Amino acid sequence: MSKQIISTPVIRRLPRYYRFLADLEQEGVIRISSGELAQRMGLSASQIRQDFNCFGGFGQQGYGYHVEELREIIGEILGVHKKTGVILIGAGNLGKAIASHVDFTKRGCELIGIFDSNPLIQGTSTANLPIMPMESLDNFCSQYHPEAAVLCIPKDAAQKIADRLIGLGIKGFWNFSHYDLRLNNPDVIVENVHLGDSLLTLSYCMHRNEEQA
Amino acid sequence: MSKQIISTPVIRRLPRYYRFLADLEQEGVIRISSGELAQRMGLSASQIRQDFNCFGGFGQQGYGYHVEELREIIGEILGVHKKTGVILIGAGNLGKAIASHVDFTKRGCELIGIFDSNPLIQGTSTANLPIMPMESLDNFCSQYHPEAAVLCIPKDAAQKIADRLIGLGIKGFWNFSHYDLRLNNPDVIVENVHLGDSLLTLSYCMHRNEEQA
DNA sequence: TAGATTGTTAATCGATTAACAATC
DNA sequence: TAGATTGTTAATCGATTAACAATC
Repeated sequence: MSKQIISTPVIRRLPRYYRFLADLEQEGVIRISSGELAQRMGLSASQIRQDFNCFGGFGQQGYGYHVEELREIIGEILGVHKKTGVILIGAGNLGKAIASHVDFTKRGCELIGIFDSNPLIQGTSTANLPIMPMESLDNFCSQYHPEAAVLCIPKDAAQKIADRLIGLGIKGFWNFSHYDLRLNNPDVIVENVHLGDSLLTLSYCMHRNEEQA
Repeated sequence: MSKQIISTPVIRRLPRYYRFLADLEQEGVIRISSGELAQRMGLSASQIRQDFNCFGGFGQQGYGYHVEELREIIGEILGVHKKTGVILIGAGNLGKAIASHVDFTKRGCELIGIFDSNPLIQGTSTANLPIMPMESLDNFCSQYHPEAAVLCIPKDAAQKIADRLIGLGIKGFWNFSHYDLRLNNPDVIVENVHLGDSLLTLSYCMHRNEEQA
C-alpha cells in the first residue's frame, strides 16, 4: 500500500501542468490528449503520460484527458485547497513585494503574520497584515501555529532564524536569502529561491549566444 | 576548436559554485579540494571535478583548487564583469522590489530603465530610476540599446510586450509574469521565474511529509 | 620521493523516449 | 466495430558516480 516515490523532476513539473490546465479550462477546452498538451507545453506526449501515471490513470483510452477533472486532481495532489499557515520574516522591499504580490491562497497557504526587526517599520501594514517585532514571534507561534516561513532576510541572519523557527514548529521554508539553507532534519522542507543565480544564468546564456554569432 | 556544449544541469550549478567560492574567499580560505567543496555544497567530489573540467583544468594535482583564482575564472565564465543593459517593464510591487533588491551589477548587468503603463506612477522613482511610460520605449531603446528585459507584467500582456521588445533588439528575458514565454527564436534567451510554482512545490513536499508521519 | 588530489575514462544509475498491447 | 489514445513495458539517452592513472 506504500506509495511509490515521486522523482523530483516530476514534482517540479506538477505546478506547471496545473497552470496549463487552468489556462485550458479558462479557454473552454473540455478534453485534451497527451499529444496536444505536449505540443503546448514543449514536452513529449510520453513524458506527460508517464508523469500522470505516477499518481494513477486519469485518462481514458481513445479520448484523452478531461481538462477540468485533471486540473482538479493535480490541484488536489499539490494541495491547493490546504490552508497552511505561513509567516514572513523580513519586510524589506522583497518581503513586502512577496507578501502582496504572491497569491498564497491559490497555493494552499495562508499568510498570517509578518515580522521584521526594524522598529521603524513595525506597526505599519503590508498585505493587510501589521508588521510585528521579532520579539513577538514566540507568542505568535504558540498561539497560531504557523507551519511554514518565508525568509526575506540577509544571509548572515538566515541560519540562526531558521533554527529558531524550527524550534517554534516551522516545517517548511521558502527561502529568499542569499544563503543555501541546508538542514539535516528530514521533517523540514526547504525551497531555496536564488534570484541572483537565475539572473546570472540568463547573463551566461545571453553572452554565450553572442559569442556563437 | 569548437567548444563542447555545456549541459543545462552544469550551467545551473555554476552560479552556486560562484556563490560558495565567494563565501570561502571571504572566510579567508586559500585552497580547497573537490572533496571539501563537495561536502560544503552537498554534491559529490566527482561531480565537481567533472563540472569544472567542462571548461578546463583549473586545479592542481595533490593540491586542489585555488579559491580566489577559481572564483575569478567562474565569474569570467558567467560574465559577472559584463555590463549588459537591462530594462524593467512593470513597476508594481514585484517590479519595484526587483529593481531595488536585486544587485544587477554583481551579475554582469546594469538596470538602465524602468517602464510602466500606469500614468499614476510614471515620473516617480525606484532604484534611482524614473518610471517611464510605455510610449517612450521605442525612443529609449534606439538611444540606449538595452539587451535584456525584466518582465513584471500580468500574464495577458507578456507575449505581446515580449514580441515588441524583440523588435526593439532585446535578446534576453527575465520573465516573472505567470506565463511561460516560449519563443522560437534561438537568438533570444528566456529565463522564466515562477514564484507561484516554487511555493506550490513547497506546499506539496510539506504535506507529503506530513502524510508519511 | 611519497602523499594527495586532480583530470579523465569507464560503469552505473535514473530519466526520457519509443513502442505497443489494452481499451474506451 | 474501427479509430484513437491511453497505460505500461522495453529501449535509449544522458547525467552522475566510481575508479584510477597522471602529476603536482
